[in-house]
Amino acid sequence: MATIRDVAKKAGVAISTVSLAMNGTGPVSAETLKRVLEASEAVGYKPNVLAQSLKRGHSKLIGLVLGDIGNPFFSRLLRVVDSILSDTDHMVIVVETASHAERERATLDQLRRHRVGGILMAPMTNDPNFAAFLRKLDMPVVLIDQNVDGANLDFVSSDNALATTMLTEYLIRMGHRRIAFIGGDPRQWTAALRRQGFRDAMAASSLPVEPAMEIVADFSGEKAYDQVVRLLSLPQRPTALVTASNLMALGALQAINDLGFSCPQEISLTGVDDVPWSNVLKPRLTIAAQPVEELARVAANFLIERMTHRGGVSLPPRTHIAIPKLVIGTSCAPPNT
Amino acid sequence: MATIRDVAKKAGVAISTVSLAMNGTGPVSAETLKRVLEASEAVGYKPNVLAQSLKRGHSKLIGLVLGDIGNPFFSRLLRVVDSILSDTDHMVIVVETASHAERERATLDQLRRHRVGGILMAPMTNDPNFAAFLRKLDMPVVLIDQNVDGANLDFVSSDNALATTMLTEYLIRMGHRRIAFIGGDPRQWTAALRRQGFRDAMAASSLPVEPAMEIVADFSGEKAYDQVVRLLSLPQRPTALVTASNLMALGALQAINDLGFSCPQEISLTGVDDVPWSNVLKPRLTIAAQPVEELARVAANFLIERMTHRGGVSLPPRTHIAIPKLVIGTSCAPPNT
DNA sequence: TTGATTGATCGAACCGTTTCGACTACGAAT
DNA sequence: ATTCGTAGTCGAAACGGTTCGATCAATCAA
Repeated sequence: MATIRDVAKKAGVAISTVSLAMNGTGPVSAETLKRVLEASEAVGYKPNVLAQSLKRGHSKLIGLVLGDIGNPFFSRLLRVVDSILSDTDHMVIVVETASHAERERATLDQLRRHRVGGILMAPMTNDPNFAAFLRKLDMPVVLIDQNVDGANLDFVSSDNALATTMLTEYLIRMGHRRIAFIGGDPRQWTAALRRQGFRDAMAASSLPVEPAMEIVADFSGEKAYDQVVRLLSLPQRPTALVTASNLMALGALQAINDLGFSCPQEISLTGVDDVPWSNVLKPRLTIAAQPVEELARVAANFLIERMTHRGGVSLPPRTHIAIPKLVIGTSCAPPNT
Repeated sequence: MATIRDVAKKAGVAISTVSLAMNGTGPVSAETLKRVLEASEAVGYKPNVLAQSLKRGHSKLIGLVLGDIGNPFFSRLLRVVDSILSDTDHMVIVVETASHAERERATLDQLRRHRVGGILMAPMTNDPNFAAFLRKLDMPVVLIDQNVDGANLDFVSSDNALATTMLTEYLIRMGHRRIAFIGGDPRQWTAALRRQGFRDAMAASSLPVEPAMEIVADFSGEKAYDQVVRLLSLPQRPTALVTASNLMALGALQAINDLGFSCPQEISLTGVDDVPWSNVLKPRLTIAAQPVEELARVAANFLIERMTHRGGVSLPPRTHIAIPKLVIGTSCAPPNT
């Protein structure tokens, strides 16, 4: 691999001059510039990013820490982030923490050792210890989707409470009264808010929320499937379901199908977050879609600002909350009583 | 950020001794080891990976170059690769080339500047120039899914011809004779093989393949949708469809639905490659599933071997072809004539 | 007693850049 | 004529590690 020394020797100038010439920093005569460029071309010089980064103090890599890459929400996020950051010559290191809390800290430590320029993270844990850990990290970090109380970092998300409120109100307007909610672990930021949004909507219409109708699963599909099977076997089963994620909605739909119920005739189903190719699903799900592109864009830009502005780490944290969009499908119908 | 110097000073030993102690390379007395470890802990020392990599000549990062992160095939691949490589302390840089041929070269160049330890790639292009480019790269590279003729690199894929042959034979056994094939650009390795597998199966049963029944789209869903709409509007429309990818199958299904046909009663549908949550799709697709986990695992291990063995770059290239699995769904039925 | 071996430690060179301060020439200002 | 500013170039010092060879004391064989 040709180094800057080879170029310097070939061009008959000092190493520093090559650096000045190639980066356009510092004055270089047209003559030397030409010679350097030719020499560089001749020896096939490619700057060693490692050396550049070492000198600079940090690399032009950014870490993207996600819980579940299989979730289309996150893979779409990755795509947009990757595309935006490539414009500023950054590359993205992706790590899946598989919802393991301890892996999150280890991952962040590892990224720090790598001296990444910044971190984009959808945290899974939300406890004070982790918040302290994040604060001590002392590098540009932007949180997406899930916040960490007390971390005091940039945060980008959609209005999670509004999402379930929209769905619940939609079902109520349609005539449903026995509505069940299948949510995630309420210790998670978004899970708690989505449950709250459901409760608020029910309360606003003076509808009771029986404990049996408010179920804790996780954002994956499997657990939701089991819970919905249980739910639909109750003597007093709900007429409509609000699920807290896309994968849960799919799990619920499968449970409905497998038990021989029909959706939407017997059970109405709604969910948060888009499902790819939802249009080939039958029925098409009625969902509160998060504007993933917007979230990714804003988050990436927050991060870029923090990385480029000197002292950007200590800028006051900003928050961006996007508004979800109700997408009406064919998975809801008035209750048939 | 504490450096090795800080540790050395705190422990009262030489820099080199700290290095020896921390890495377990070279003999260190129990006494010094203890002092170094304590000092390291006290100052909060985290080795600078950039410096280590610079010295070593390459980083412990590997590049994963994919055409389309949104495709579940690739996101599953990413997940497995990420998990396997993290065991050897590697991290993964993900780049989406969005099927842009020129972006592939640029991306590879960029990864080379970053001195990544190796590259895992699902190439989109397959031409002699690109093969030459890959050969000149002179670093550990493993190709997944799509091969590049003449590149002479490790290659991991499933038997693409067998996949469509299985599907076509299945349809033929069911009684279908007018079977259409919707494939990708045959300049792509897998697309060509999948078409070949279809042709072979048809020929083996002495069934004719009319040009109108063999359609070129791309692996995305949109184009397949358009083409299927056209196909089903023909006076002599096919009774069964073999699509060459998961996204295409979904696009085809949507087209069938939108035109008011019923699947499988009027049109049978099959596809290559799994669709996540295919079990909630109605009908459930009959597909030839690629063993993604196996592909990812083998590819990652090929790469690890090449990276760890010294001179691994010049090892003779290996090939691993996995066998796809026919997964029967409810999207096929005998033709109703 | 001497020479060889070994364990523990150290200093210095090196990886490939960037960048700071110094130096030279040369035209402009005084 | 002398000073000043500046364009152009250079050498050397970083950045933060690893590693090679040297040093030195202690152990051991002859």
